Amino acid sequence: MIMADNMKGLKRTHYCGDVSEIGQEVVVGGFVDRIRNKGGVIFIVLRDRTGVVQLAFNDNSAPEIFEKAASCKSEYVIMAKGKVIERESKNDKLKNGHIEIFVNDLRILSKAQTTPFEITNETKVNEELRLKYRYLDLRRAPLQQNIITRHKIAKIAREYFYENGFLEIETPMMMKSTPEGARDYLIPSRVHQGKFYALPQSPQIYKQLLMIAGYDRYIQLARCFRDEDLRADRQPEFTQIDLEMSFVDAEDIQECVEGFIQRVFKEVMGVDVSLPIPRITFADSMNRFGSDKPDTRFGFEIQDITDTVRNIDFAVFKNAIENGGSVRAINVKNGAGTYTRKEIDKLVEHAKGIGAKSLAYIRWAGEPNCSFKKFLKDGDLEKICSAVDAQEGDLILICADKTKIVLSTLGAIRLICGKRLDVIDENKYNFLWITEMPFFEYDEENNTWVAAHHPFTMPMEECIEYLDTDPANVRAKAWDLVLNGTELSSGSMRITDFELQQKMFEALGMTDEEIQAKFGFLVDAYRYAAPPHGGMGIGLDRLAMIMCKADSLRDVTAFPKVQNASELMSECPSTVDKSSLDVLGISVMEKESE
RNA sequence: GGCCCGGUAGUUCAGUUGGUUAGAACGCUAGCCUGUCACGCUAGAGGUCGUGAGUUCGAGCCUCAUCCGGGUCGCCA
Repeated sequence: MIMADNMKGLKRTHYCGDVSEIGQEVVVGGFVDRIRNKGGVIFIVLRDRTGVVQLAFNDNSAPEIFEKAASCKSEYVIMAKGKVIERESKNDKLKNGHIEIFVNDLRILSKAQTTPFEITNETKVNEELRLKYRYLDLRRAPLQQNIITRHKIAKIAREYFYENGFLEIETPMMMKSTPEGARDYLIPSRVHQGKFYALPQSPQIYKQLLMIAGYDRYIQLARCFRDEDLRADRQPEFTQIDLEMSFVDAEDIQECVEGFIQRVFKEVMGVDVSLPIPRITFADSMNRFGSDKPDTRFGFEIQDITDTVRNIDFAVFKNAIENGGSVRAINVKNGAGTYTRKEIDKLVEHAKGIGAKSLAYIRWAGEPNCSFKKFLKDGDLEKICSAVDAQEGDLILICADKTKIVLSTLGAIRLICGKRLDVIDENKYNFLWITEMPFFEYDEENNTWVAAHHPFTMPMEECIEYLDTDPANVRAKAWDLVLNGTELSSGSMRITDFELQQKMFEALGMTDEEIQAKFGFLVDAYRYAAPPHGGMGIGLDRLAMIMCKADSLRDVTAFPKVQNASELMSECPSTVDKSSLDVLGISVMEKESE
């Protein structure tokens, strides 16, 4: 076994991607990306995070250097010193394809086993394997570019908010558990057996306390933790660009965040975002798109045809209307009218999965073909078609049910059709503010109204009178920022009035004891006066995902978790020694078998 | 917890109606090659067909269970 070389006497002068000047003496270091050994001449492609550069060896090389070059294998870490020369034959596909380094000193610093998969830009390798060897996957240039882009976003966020008077303040990672909302990750402790800290779902409470404390403008790139099931756009730990501002109203905060959005898109992607970002109310968003995070890059908006079909003797429509529901439709254009029966059945199946009983449809290819034709009288079909502005080639999908179900169904179907018909322009960045979010949500399981946001969210002034009488109609000074169908950011104004806060807690059915136990310190804090304040949390991971055109947060997170919230590389979470549990006073129940 | 998709050399995949020795490409190993650039040529090694049961004379293929991964619904104040 021959010991590896050391780098004594060599000091790196250039990153691979930065080598350009012919005649220069340079020292580079990196990973062996590829070797092309022609027998009498050897080329090694060396890679670092900036790119690649070609090293050349031939019969002018010292024999021991040539030998060493011949012994290099993929992914070895090497350093090379040499002179930048012009290539005999150029490669126009590469940025520095016209030059190479003729090496006069070569060090093999670290040898690599054969990797379980090839480190290439394009990869079809199973993600499970890549995640197990995440440190190898992270060597791939596309992933490195994503991580670098994420860094740029974070850097610009800090610069922008610092320039606008924000102070970066760290809030605790160990905090009081707040059982509302998402499930907490709990932290036991040796000195407090039977008691638990929680990891923050967000620094919400602390940032409000910072406003009470007079810090006026706060920002933090805050790690947040939620013990909920994962999705492509949901990780159990994630990062928010978390901010809070004093002496502002909703529009001031939105304007401030718009400035950041415009800057980050310009500087990272060269994309111009025109301001102000359009605003629509939550109610409008639901009615038009069946979603609180609509993708507005394409049409197919939902249209209410309840009045048009009111007199049609079709039980499905009639029942829905009589039960206080509605009949709504989307007109899927771009040739969807030629969908086969099978394709439509698939959509119907999907609709059923969402909760709708079925979908009615009019497929207009040649003659309009209507799934409920036998219930129609002369002129009915024309009326419906004209109500949704249908033409030949269109597919009209109709849902009749409780309005909530109708909207969510058509919203989901609209998205599927948009994707399937390929009508979404991938280079469009459609931002949208969703305003006037509902204050309460009805909990069907427990038959109670619960806070849709945290209970410190300010209701809209004109809605305060309905707090007790008509919870469904109370709207909040809360808003979301949506980009291309992804919720990027969420914000609200906070209640600073002690009396109003009490009223809110009452409306949520909380007793004084509960309030005191859960939020006593925060409620008390507001007794000592607070400037009007509000803030937002911008999902850094999701922003990075969209800006990298990635399909999953895993592609913009260095060490992500998989669907069951475990990490395949380190295999965490893991069991711990009994002694570690004993010191915490914890015993683990045997998993019940059924 | 529900539904859908996937698991065959190191990797990506193929594998006919259930039938002889499970194939290809890339990678890997060895050899050759003085201008390659996805280098080329020759030879070679490499398989618990995710795991376990079952059906069968015979299972990569059929059945059941189970594990792992992905998507999604529920959930995510």
